[in-house]
Amino acid sequence: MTASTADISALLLAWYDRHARDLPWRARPGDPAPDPYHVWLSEVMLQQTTVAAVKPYFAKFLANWPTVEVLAAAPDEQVMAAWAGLGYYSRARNLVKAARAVADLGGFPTGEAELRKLPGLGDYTAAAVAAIAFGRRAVVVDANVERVVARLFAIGEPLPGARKTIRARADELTPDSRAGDFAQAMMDLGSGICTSRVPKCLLCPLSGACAARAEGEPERYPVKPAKKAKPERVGNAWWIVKDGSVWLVRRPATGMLGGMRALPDDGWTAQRDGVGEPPLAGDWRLCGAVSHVFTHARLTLRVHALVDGESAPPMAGEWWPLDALDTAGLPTLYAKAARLALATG
DNA sequence: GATCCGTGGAT
DNA sequence: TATCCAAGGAT
Repeated sequence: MTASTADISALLLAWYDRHARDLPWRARPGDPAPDPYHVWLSEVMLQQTTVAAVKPYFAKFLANWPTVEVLAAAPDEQVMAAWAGLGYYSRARNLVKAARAVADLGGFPTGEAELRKLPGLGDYTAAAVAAIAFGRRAVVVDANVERVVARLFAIGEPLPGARKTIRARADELTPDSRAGDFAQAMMDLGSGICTSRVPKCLLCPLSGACAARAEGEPERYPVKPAKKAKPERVGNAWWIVKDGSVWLVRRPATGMLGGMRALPDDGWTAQRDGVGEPPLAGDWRLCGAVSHVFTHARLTLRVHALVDGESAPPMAGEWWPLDALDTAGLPTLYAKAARLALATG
C-alpha cells in the first residue's frame, strides 16, 4: 500500500487544521496573514531553541520594539542585553543588522532568495519566512522535517550526508498552496508526535504511509553520527566591587558570548583553560565556583571577589550598580557567577 | 564538510 | 548524573 506525496500532504494539512499549536507568532485560523516581522523574529529566536524558552523573549522584544523599523533604530547594546540568556548571541548581532537592512529596503523582501541575503537567515529561515509570512512555495527543512522525512521514507544514510535526499523528498511533499501551513504542520508533527525518542505513532496522521513505522523501529531514524566528548575547562572570573558597584567588561564581538557584557575573566576559552592570574593585586577572596555547559565544552568558573580594593581596574569597562545588576544583560554563565558572589558576600 | 556558537528541559 | 537535543547560521 503506497500513499502518494499529494495524499501525505493532504493528510498532514487536515491534521494541522485540527491540531495546530496556538503560538504567539502565528496567525489564528481565519486571521489574515501573520506579520512578517513577527514571523522573522520568532524564526530567528527559535533557531536551536525551544518554544518555551522563546515565548518570554518574543513578548519582551515586541514590547520594546513593536516594529522592525523601531528595532532598526535601537542601540546594539540594548538589543544584546535583551537577548541575554537566550544563547547563540551572534543571532542578536545579526538581528539588528538585518532589521536595519530591512528598514533601508522599506520592508521585508518577500522572496526566498532575497530573504536569504539578510544576516542570520540561512536556508531554513529564509524558506520558512517566505512560506509562512508570504505564502510562497518554499522547501522548509529543519530538524523536525529531517526526522519526519527520514522516517516516512526510512532513509538509512546517516546525517549529514542524507540531507540531499531528505531535501529532495521534502520538495516532493511540499504542496504548491499552503506551503507555510505545510511547513508548520511538519514542525508541529515532529515536535509533538514524531519525536526523537519515543514517537507517538498511534496519534500520527501519517503512520499508514510511514516506512519506518512499518519496519517497527521508527526511532532508529534519522541515523546520526556519534558525538564527540566535551572537554573540561577551568577559568577564573573577577568580582571587583567598589562603592556598591561592580566592574563589568564587554566581550569581543566574535567568539564565545561575543559582544556580551561580562565579568572580567582570565581568558578561558573552549580550547584552553584560563591563565588564573588576577588582573590586579589585592586581598582576593574565593567565593566558590560555578559549572556551566556550552555546546562544545564544560566550564568550571572560579569566582574571586575583591571588595573596596585600592587599585583601579586595569581593563576597559564600567562600574555597574549592584542594585541594578539584573539590567546589565549578563549571559547565563556570568549571571550565575554574579549570583554566587552576591550570595557569599 | 567540519567546527564553532548557549541554554534549559526531558529522559 | 549523563546525555540528548531544540524552528540553524557563519566561517
